[in-house]
Amino acid sequence: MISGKFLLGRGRHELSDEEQRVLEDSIGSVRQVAARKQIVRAGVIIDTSTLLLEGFVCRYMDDRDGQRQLVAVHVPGDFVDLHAFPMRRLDHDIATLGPVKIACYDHQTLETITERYPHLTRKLWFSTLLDAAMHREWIFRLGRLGAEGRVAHLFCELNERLEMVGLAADGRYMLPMTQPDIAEASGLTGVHVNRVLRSLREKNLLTFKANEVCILDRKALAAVAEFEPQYLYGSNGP
Amino acid sequence: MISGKFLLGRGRHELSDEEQRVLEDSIGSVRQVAARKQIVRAGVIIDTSTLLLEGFVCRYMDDRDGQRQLVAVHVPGDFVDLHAFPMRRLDHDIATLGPVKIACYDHQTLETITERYPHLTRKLWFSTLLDAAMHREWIFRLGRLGAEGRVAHLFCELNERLEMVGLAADGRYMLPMTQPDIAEASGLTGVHVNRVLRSLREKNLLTFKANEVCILDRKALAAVAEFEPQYLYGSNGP
DNA sequence: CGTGCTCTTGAGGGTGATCAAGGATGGTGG
DNA sequence: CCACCATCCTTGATCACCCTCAAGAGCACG
Repeated sequence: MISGKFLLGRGRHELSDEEQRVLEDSIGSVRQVAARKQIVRAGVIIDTSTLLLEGFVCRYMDDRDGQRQLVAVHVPGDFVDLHAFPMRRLDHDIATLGPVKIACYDHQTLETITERYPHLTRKLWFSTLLDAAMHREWIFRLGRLGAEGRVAHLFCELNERLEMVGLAADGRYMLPMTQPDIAEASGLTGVHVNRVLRSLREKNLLTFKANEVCILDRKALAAVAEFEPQYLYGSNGP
Repeated sequence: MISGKFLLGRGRHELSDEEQRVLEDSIGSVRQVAARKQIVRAGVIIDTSTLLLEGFVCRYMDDRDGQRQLVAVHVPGDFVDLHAFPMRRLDHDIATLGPVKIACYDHQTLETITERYPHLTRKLWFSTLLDAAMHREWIFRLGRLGAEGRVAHLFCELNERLEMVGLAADGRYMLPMTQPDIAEASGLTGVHVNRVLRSLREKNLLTFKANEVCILDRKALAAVAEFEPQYLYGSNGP
C-alpha cells in the first residue's frame, strides 16, 4: 500500500480497512520529481493535492529581496498541500529538497470522499491541522529561541517525525538540506548556521555531515531546543 | 444573527441560507469572559469550540522561563479553536485580551454537521486553514523582518482583518493590547517595541495610544512590513 | 493615596549579520 | 577523462541591531 505512511504514528490505526482502501484507490497518479524543483507556485489555482511518498519537500515564501523563508518541511507520509483542496490556491511556493516520489489526488475525488466518508474527512482535516501545529511551534522557535535553540529544535522535530514513519532510528537520519537551507528555515544566515553547527558538534550534541544527521545526546539537545514533542500529536504521546 | 461575522469578507456569501441557519442554531451557549483570563489550557481534552463574537483573544505558548510567545490573535468572527474538534486537545493556551463575548459549539453538534452538510464542513475546514495561513505569515514575519517590519506587519494584518468584519475604517481601530503584548507577538522586548513605535510615529506612519491604532500612511507602512494581504484570502482579492 | 502596571528614555553589552576569502565538492560539457 | 564552474563549507574581522539593566513619569484601580 503506497499510501501506507499517511498518518503513520499519528492515529493511522484509527482508519478502517475500507478508509485505507479508499485512500489508496483515490490516487490519481504517481510522479517522480528531481531535486530542487518547484512543484507548486503561489497564487495559482490548483485542482490536485499531493501526498509525499518518498523524499523531502519544503514550503517557503520570498521576501522583497528574494530571500526565502521556509515555513514547513515535509517528510514521507505528509499530505503536502491538502489544504489546497478547501483553499483552491496557495499563499506560498512548494519545492523539492532532494528527489521525491509523490501521489496526486484530484480535488474532485476528494470532494466525493467528503460526501461519503465523514470520518475519513475528519482525519484528512486533522492532518492539515498537524501542519498548523507545526507552524505554531516554528513561530515559537523563531520568536523565543536563540540561534542554537532554533537549529537544535529543527533537528529534534525532524528526528521525531521521521521516527514515526520509520526513517530515523537511534537519532540518525538522512536529510537532503544544506546549511543555507537550515538558515532559511531558522531565520539565520548560512554563515551563522555553520558556526552553530560547529558549536553543537563541539558540545557532542549533534553532527550533520554529508546529509546525515546524528543526534549524539538527545536529552541535552532537546534541552537546548526547549523541545517538547506533544505538538506533533504522536500516537505514543500522553 | 449573532454568528453573522463568521467568514465575513472571506466567502461567507458562499454559505447557503440553510447553512447559515445551521450555524446559528448549533450554538450551545453564549458567554462573556473578562479581560486577561485564560479560556483554554494546553493539553486538556476539550469537547466544545468557541466562535468569537466580540472582543479579542490570543493564543500563546510559554518558553522555559515562562515568557510568552503569541502565535495568533483573534478578532470577532474567528472560530478560535475549531481545530480542537478534529484534534481533541490543544498544544497551546488561549486567553482573552480585552473582555469578550463567545459562542460555544459542542463537538457532538459539529460531528452531526460533518455527517449532514459536507459543503459547510469544507467551509469550517477552510476557516481553520486561514489560521494556518496566518501562522505561515507570522513565521515569515519573525524569520525575515527586522523589528520595525514585524510591528508594522502586525498592525497591517489586524487592520485588514478588522476591516473585513467592519471593525476598522480609514486605518483606525481599537486594539486592547499593551506594548508588552505586541512584543510577545513579535519576538521582541517591550522596551524595544516602545522604541519602534516611536520611530513609526516620527515617520508619520502610525500612532498607537490608549488602545487606538491610527494608520497614517497605509502604503508606506505596508512597504515597511512587506505586507501583501493575499494570504488572508479575502473575498475582494484577485 | 498608595500600589502596580504601562510607557518612556538612557547607557552598555552580546548575538548574529555582513563582508571577505580560501578550500572542498559535485555536476556539466568538451 | 578532465577542465570548469557553481555551490557549499569554513573561518576571520567588523559592525548593527536588539537585549539587558536601570530609573523615572504617567495612569488606573483599590
